[in-house]
Amino acid sequence: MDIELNQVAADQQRVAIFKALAEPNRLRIIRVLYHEHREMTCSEVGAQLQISKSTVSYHFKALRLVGLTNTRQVAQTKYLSLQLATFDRYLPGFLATL
Amino acid sequence: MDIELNQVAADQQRVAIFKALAEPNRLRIIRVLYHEHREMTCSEVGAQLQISKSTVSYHFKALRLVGLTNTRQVAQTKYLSLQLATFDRYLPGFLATL
DNA sequence: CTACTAGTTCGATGGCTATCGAATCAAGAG
DNA sequence: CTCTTGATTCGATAGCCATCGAACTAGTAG
Repeated sequence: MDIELNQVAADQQRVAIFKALAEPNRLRIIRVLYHEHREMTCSEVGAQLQISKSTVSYHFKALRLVGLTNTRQVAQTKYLSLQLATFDRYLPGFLATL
Repeated sequence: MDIELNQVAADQQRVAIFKALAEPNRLRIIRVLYHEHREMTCSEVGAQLQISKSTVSYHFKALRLVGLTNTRQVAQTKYLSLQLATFDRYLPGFLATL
């Protein structure tokens, strides 16, 4: 197991996570999920942030791909929630600053 | 003092910080500054990361503008170091994960 | 079956940004 | 003064990305 290769891989993950959080709407989604600590659907987020549902779907995918959120599907509705393990690993203490 | 306006301002700062960190070369600069906990010059960084000095200067400026680093000038040489207060405020615990 | 609801995907577009070399500047060295 | 060194700025370029509407899928209600 090469330590330097792990370093590179971890860095790629860090960069991906920072990119995901470097967008106002995604950051607002994270805050709502954290503060109201509940799940949200695409429709709810779209209504609250005043952006189209296709854009919301795009942001949901971006957050999920880097492991910051996970999705629970009930019928045709998908509920988004925070993946706390990822925050603990890469950004410990960050959520509490929101 | 309007709480919501503070929220918006803090979010803009957060997004700016995440953008600054969402770039592989800048992240490497941060790690070197942290792990070897010393100051570095543009020339040193350019030699170590194999990028042109104009690009290094560009990254230094990006990091400084969002308050992640500060600069100490000695003659015509500028030394970069971490602004730990900013990390503590917006990303407590992050540096220790590097 | 039809209509509605929740999401995804696609194509296009406008804007941002990382990168470089060249030009410039300031400060010492000789 | 001239040359070198460390750094900034500028202009250009290429690539990425947030946004939207439209088209599509799938599940549910009437």
